[in-house]
Amino acid sequence: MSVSETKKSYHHGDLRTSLVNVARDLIEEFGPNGFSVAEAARRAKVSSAAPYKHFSDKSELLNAVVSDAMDRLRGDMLRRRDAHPAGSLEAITALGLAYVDFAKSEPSVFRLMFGVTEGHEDEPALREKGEATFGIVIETAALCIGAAPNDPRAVKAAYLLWTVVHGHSFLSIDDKRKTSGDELSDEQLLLAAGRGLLFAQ
Amino acid sequence: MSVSETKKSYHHGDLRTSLVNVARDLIEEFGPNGFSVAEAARRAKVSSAAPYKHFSDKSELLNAVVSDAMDRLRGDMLRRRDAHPAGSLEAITALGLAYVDFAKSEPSVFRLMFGVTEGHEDEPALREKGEATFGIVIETAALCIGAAPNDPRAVKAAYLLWTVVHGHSFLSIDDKRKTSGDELSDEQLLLAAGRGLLFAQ
DNA sequence: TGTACATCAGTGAACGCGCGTTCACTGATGTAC
DNA sequence: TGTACATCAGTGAACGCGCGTTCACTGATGTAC
Repeated sequence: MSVSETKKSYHHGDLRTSLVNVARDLIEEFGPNGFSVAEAARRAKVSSAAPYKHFSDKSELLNAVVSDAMDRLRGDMLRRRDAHPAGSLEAITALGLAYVDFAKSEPSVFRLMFGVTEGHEDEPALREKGEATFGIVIETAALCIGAAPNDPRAVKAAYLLWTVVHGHSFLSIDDKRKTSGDELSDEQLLLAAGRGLLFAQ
Repeated sequence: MSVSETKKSYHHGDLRTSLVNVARDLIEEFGPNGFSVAEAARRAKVSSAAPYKHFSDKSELLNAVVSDAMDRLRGDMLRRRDAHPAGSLEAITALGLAYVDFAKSEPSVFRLMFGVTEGHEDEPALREKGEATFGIVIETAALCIGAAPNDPRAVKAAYLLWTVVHGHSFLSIDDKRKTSGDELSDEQLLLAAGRGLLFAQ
């Protein structure tokens, strides 16, 4: 009998995955700080001690949520980039749009991914995932300006583009964007940034 | 006898100000979430009920910390901008450098200013302060490209610059910056961004 | 195929903790006469 | 200047709460023979 069958004959099925999903929902519902192990257990319909069979403590559960989110973000970015010609401005813009869309669709998880809650950020595994994702940006930027991936100009351009995308993501989910007073789409903004920053000396 | 005299003959002197300062220290020490009214009262050497004579609840105290921080940030920005010729690239870069320096010197307060803790962000007074600060950026960008302050090109350029500065601030305090692999100074980065974004079409 | 056993995911009760907030109070200060 | 009084910033004790985590346990499952 497969694990994902209707019958709950087994203990739970897959509590670990279930907890990660429920935790993500809670974080989106009540903010990065409105999350508790107790409430997650309640939603997963297990006792408050059950999560500790899968995670050594609260921060390990949160790390699992973040790790999963990073995987999905990286996947989205690659998928959307690859719908455009390699080396095109549209390709690198697609990376940024995936990033911004992710932030908008899971704002609290997005915050959690960036040091909002202290003490979960020094996980080497998470750091590596972040660096891998930035590597994609560098590589794509390099293709775009016809440089080698280790060319300092590519790294600089990629970093500046990342600041635009990251900053725009935060300002959007913080609802600070209306401050700008106008109605430019994300795409228009990122295309303008790409044009301005990729070919700056 | 002046209030700020050595003798503690008066009840406390200025508990309100004292609490705001102590709260800021706590936030920097333990992160935006490591803050409690009880600990603030302890540090200010008053009972745990005393803060409620000055703030109706915890979030009002936090708002006071954020409000004070916004005032200081805006002050820093104006002071440093005005050390450069009006309309120069250096002038608008100085705004960004003040912003980044603020984030680096008070990272947790900076986080608190941007929606980290839910439910304190809809204060109209805080929103107005934020908008006033962004107004300075728009005005300075407009001068820089020789446009009127309500010119959409100025607004767009100002917003894009803000995303760079804001994103770079967060990535710096999140310690994600080393990812970029190189050793550009904040000033070099912001100058490059200014050159690329102010004159983009 | 049947049985004995080891494993281990889940239970449920309990713990100690620090927190936010309230309450009746006190005593120093400022002020009206 | 002296006195009576109103004000109000602070006290200290207490509250109820939900949390993170531990513990001894149980009972379903997988596996060796």
